[in-house]
Amino acid sequence: MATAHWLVKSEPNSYSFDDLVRDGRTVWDGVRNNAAALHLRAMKEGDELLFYHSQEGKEIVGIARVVRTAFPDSSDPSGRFVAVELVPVRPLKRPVTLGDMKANTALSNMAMLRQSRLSVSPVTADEWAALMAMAEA
DNA sequence: GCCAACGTTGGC
DNA sequence: GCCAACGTTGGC
Repeated sequence: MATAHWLVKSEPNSYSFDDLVRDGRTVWDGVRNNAAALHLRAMKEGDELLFYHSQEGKEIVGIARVVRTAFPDSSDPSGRFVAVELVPVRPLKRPVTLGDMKANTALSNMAMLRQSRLSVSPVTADEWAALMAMAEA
C-alpha cells in the first residue's frame, strides 16, 4: 500500500521543527484525543507528515517521517493512548501559512481546516501535492 | 442515556 | 483577551 500523509500540530514554544532537527528523532506522545489517536494508530513506517506550528507562526514549516508505528504512550496513565516516533526529513523551502491554505480552494476540504482543533489529521495525495507546490519543495 | 457545565485548543 | 468548536465530566 502506498504511504499516507498526515499533518501534526505543535506549539513551537513547547516543541518546534527545529527541536526535532536538533534531536534527530522524537517520541510523538501526549495526544489525548480519540480522533487524533485513531490517526496515530493508522500511521505506517515511512509515512510522511507535515509539521505545523500552531499559535506561533501558524504555518507548515517542515516534513517529518514515521519511523516507529503506534505503541502505548508511556506518559498516559490510563493506557488508552498511543505514541509514534518521528524523524525530520527537511524544512520547507517556503513555509505554507494558514492564510495560504485557506486561500487555496484545492485545500477547502482539508481535515485540519475543517476541524481546527484536531492535532493529528490526514492529508490526501491531492492536498499533499498542492502543498508541496506552494512550498516549492 | 441525556445534557448542562466546564475545560482546552487555537484562530483572530 | 475573546470566542468558537468540541471533548469530557457529572448530576439526574
